Amino acid sequence: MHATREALLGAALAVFTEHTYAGTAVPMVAERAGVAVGTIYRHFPSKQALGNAVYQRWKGRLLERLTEPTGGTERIDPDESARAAFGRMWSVMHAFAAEHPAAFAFLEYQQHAGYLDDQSRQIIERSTAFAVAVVSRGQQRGEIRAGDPVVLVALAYGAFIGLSKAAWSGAPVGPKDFQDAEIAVWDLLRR
Amino acid sequence: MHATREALLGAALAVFTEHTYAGTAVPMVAERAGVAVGTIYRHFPSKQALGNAVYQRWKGRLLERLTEPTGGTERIDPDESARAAFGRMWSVMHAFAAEHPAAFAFLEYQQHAGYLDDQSRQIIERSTAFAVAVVSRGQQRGEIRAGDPVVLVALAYGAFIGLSKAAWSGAPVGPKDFQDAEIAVWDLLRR
Amino acid sequence: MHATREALLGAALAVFTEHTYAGTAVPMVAERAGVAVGTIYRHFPSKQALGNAVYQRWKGRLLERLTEPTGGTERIDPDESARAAFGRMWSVMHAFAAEHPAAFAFLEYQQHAGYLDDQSRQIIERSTAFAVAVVSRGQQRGEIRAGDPVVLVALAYGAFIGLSKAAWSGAPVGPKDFQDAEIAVWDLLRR
Amino acid sequence: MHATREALLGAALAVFTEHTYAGTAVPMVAERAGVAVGTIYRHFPSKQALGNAVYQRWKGRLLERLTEPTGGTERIDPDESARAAFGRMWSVMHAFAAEHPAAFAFLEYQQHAGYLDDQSRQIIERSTAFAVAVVSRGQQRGEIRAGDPVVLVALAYGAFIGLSKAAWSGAPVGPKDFQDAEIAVWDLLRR
DNA sequence: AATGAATGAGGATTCATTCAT
DNA sequence: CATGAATGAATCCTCATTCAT
Repeated sequence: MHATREALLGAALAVFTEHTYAGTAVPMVAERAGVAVGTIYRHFPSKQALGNAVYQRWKGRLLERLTEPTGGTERIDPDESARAAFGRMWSVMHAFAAEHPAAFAFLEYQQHAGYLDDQSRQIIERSTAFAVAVVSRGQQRGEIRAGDPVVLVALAYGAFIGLSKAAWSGAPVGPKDFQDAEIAVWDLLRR
Repeated sequence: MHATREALLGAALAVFTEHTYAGTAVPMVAERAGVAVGTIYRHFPSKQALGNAVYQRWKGRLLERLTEPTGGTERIDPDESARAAFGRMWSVMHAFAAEHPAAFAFLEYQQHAGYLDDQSRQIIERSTAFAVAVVSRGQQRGEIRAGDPVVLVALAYGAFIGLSKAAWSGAPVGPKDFQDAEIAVWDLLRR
Repeated sequence: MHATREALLGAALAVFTEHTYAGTAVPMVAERAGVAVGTIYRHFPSKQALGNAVYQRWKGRLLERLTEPTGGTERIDPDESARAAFGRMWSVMHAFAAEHPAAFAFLEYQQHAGYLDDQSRQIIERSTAFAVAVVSRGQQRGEIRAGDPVVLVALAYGAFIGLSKAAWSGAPVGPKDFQDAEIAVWDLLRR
Repeated sequence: MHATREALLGAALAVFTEHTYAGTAVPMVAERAGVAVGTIYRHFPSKQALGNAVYQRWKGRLLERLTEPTGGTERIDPDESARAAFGRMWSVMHAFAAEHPAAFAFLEYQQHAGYLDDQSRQIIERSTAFAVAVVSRGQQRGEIRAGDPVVLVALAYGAFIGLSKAAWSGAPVGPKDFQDAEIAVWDLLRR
């Protein structure tokens, strides 16, 4: 239902990814979605709201998938080893980035500070918090090296973004490379 | 005057970093630089030219510093171990990001595809090529793990960006963290 | 709406006539038409396009009326005497200039070289070609004096413009004067 | 003397002729003259003043040459036949337009209403008045046809402008054509 | 006198948003 | 719900003019 809304969110993601939020004009979204400009404003009160809707949809989905196996409550499975947790998260990230490359590009290769609202920022915080919790737990288990978990998350997540961006930019990066990378990044994390 | 051009480049960096290239209006740059709008156009033919000037200045300086010890010819010292080369590059990156945080943020946390010209793109290519060459050589020396060097560079550079971005976003990341991170990232790279 | 387009073409003619194409700012047209500036750009892609639309509309209408009696195909009635053809054309010109003085002033008292497009130039060529053909035929019939028909057309059309311009400038020139002038200009043309 | 002033008047004529007064930017004049923009303002207080200086120079010179033989007082030689007077004026016009085609184009193919000052307008009036006086006298002598002399002047001067414009636009119009035209235009004027 | 950098109002054009249909 | 014409503020850029050198 709300096929128009869906079309709009899809079109917006596409043009935001290509031109940046600030760099896209509302008529560009309308044209891409095949609707009139005015129609956008029946579904979203403003360009900013549309931007946040797109951001929340995808950042939220990514978070969901990352936290899914533990029931979506964003709690960590206490029995899972850090190695397994990392492997699972890496797979989820890879699957997400492979299935929705534009969405991942939009989320992670751009700067959103200028227009995100509280709700969007909350999802970011929850995402970081989850990753930090996983790393902390891994440290408690003695599987992950010592140090500020925020730093380790930043490094590991940054490494994943770096690889995805290279793939997105046209570098010949295949699934095998992502597997190898997983091992390398685990070496970055592990004790 | 030359001083005006400097002031403009400085102001443009500040405003572009904060608001994105597409998100900054030319008058914002003028105001920040303390000059009239028209003055900008005596020094740069267009907003796009100004954007490229800023980009080239900083990406170029970073490249220079990365390649400096070998004489600025962007050639690799054949006697240097991969470990040492990596350590030196990490230090340069860290020093650069610490001395010019806004410049690094502008360069690496944003998407520039929409307005960069050939010259700017060339600097990007040379930067990547240099890093790839360093990694390749490390692999030949048996110091760095096997795999596509492009992938390893993407991971390692991505990790550095991730950490810097965390620091820039306000996370309490100190010099010690960068040192620890250097070791962790070397573990990502090393055989 | 279509009415807005008409209002714009009317306002543009008025302002262009008074201030010259280059001398009129787009907001002047908007104000004269009673619409917002942005509205102009929903109907014409640029000031230049608006200028050409105005030019083509009026130069085209004049050409139409000049060539009308022979069916709009811009062909010359082979049975009409040159004297009659000239008289008819003079009347048409006079009627046109009397009914649309601003349009004639815009068309003929100004220089348009800087902004006219191919289509506009084509109408000019067709107008000249038609007049030249009429004169040539008159020469073949032995009614019009020898000499380059282009020259004769330039002289006769120039004379008409001169008279109209005088009238437009406020000189007390009435219909009787145009009738007398017709006879005088025929004396310029006739054998 | 005042070589710069001369260069400026020459450059201004050239660009005004090509682009129209309203269509030329002051820097274009400076560049054409090979001086800095600021220099213009040491010689002319404003663009408008420059425009009027150019206009007055050339319209004034044309008037001078037209009235010259009678001593520059713009009085008519009472002994000269109208035919001779017309022939002389036609020659002067032709010589002027041939020697200074750009000047004639600037003066007569454009609309100047928007920026001319009183002094410029005065020269126009004197030019018209002189031509009207010549025609009036020709009518008194019974050499020129009856009718408002203003109308006859408008027709004859218009015819000359028409022919010059054709030549200026690239039509192959030679001195012979101007001679033939003189005869034709005299047929327009003569009783 | 000459320069040309600087100015900021004004020019053409685009944009986010509204609203009558 | 959808439309797309209309709006006018805001955008990028240019212009006539000034002034320190």
